Amino acid sequence: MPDHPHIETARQRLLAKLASLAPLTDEDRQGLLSLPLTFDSWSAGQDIVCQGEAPNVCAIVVEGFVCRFKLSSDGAREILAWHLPGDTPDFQSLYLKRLDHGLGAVSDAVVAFVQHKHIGPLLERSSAIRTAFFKDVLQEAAVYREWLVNIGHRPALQRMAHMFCEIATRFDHAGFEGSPRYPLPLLQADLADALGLSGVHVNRVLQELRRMALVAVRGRTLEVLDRPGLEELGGFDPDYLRLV
Amino acid sequence: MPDHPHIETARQRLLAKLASLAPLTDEDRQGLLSLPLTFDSWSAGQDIVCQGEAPNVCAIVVEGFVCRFKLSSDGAREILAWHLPGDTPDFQSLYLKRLDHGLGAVSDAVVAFVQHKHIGPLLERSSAIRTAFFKDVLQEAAVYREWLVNIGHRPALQRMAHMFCEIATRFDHAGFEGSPRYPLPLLQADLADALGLSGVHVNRVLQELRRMALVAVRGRTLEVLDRPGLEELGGFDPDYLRLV
DNA sequence: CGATACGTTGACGGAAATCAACCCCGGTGG
DNA sequence: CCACCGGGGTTGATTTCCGTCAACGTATCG
Repeated sequence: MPDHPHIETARQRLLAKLASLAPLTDEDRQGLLSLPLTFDSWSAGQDIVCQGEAPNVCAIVVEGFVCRFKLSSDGAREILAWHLPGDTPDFQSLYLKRLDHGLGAVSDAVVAFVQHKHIGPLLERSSAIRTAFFKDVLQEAAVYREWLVNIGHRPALQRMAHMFCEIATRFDHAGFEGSPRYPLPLLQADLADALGLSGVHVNRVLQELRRMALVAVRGRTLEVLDRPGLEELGGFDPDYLRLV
Repeated sequence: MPDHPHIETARQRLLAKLASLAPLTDEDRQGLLSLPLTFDSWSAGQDIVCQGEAPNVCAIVVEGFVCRFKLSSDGAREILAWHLPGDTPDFQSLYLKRLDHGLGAVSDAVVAFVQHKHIGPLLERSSAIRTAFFKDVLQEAAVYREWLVNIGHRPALQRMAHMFCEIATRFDHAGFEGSPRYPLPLLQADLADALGLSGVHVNRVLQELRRMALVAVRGRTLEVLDRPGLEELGGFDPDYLRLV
């Protein structure tokens, strides 16, 4: 089979992610670059990995918006995290017997997979890669903590402001610096599931944020009109995104 | 200085926790048992570790109820997790530059500490201990995910039912099997901070649960009168507590 | 052109926050 | 011994936020 068009992107993204978490040796890089990858494309709304499965691969988001979600007993979907291109949402699956959550494509998305059996040896050999994996998982836990504060304590307007700040900041870190316009290829219903609000209320809060001249969400983009104002409103402190 | 009265308890708890996560060799056990521990006692309401600190120790809960919390910008306290005796809430601090959260004594508590510098060499030598640490962190992340569902999606009555189920189940796993009465040495205000509710509302919901003959919370104990009913109401599925 | 999916708007109701008393009980000190 | 105090729990009245329901608008697509 011919190489997937995204294969170079995927390798570079994996390398960049891990290198940002721990200093890699040349041998580490070599090992990572030679990992066999498979690819899949998903259209918006599809499940990439299902809740309850016994995982045997790790995912790397190459293109598009991916979410981690959990289905509650009454069938509702709670979105637990966003995963942007370059994220590796799945290192934890190495040690999970079965998944308590799923990964879903929020927009059309391209995802690469590495089999667990190829990662194990790498981890045994390299303490830097072990450290990077550990930190990646810790970083995600820090985001969960902040979301708990956000959903547990803040009213809808501030809650949404905070979420937009997080998305903007994460894109900034990923190289979108300078631009106040970010991709936001998701439905109001997705936002609702992530914020613990109803779809109708998301709509109204979105209008209020617009009326306050803080953001403009239209089409598939988020335009931040007043970043300081938005951060102030959301009580946003970006520290939790740069913890490790 | 003479040995602390709890030193044996603390060592055994640490060993038991790690052994439950990965098979330890004799050498692993030896190394863990010879870790230098220090101890501190805290009275209810005190902060054990403060948000913003650069950590250099890991904590082991020996006696009492400990919580992980985060202070939001408006000064409110969101409780993110409970830590019962035997929990090791702090392995993650090994890799965090600074803490995004604090640890607080909810009841009077005894906590043991291990210095990071003593843990590093152990981790380098033993892959089982590395695995156990990793799994401990993953397990905690799974609890965050469930709390996000709980706070994001469930109304107050079900939310509190779910939390009581979690506490009961975790005590069961820790050896309280058979007893429907569990220690619950916390204030209604603590419950409120953990559930994202007001103190007043916690009080009313507590009465409703009692009226429904599901639980009786009095003094410092939680008596579960109807465990199946409580789990049904809370939509509780204990899987997330036994994921690794 | 209708069908469908998504967004928008208004009316209404209910869950939970807030505010403010008040109670209960254990501790403390005169 | 009793008075006082303070922390925590309880209760009621009121308000606010947000969910639900239902209708309608609008864009895209086959």
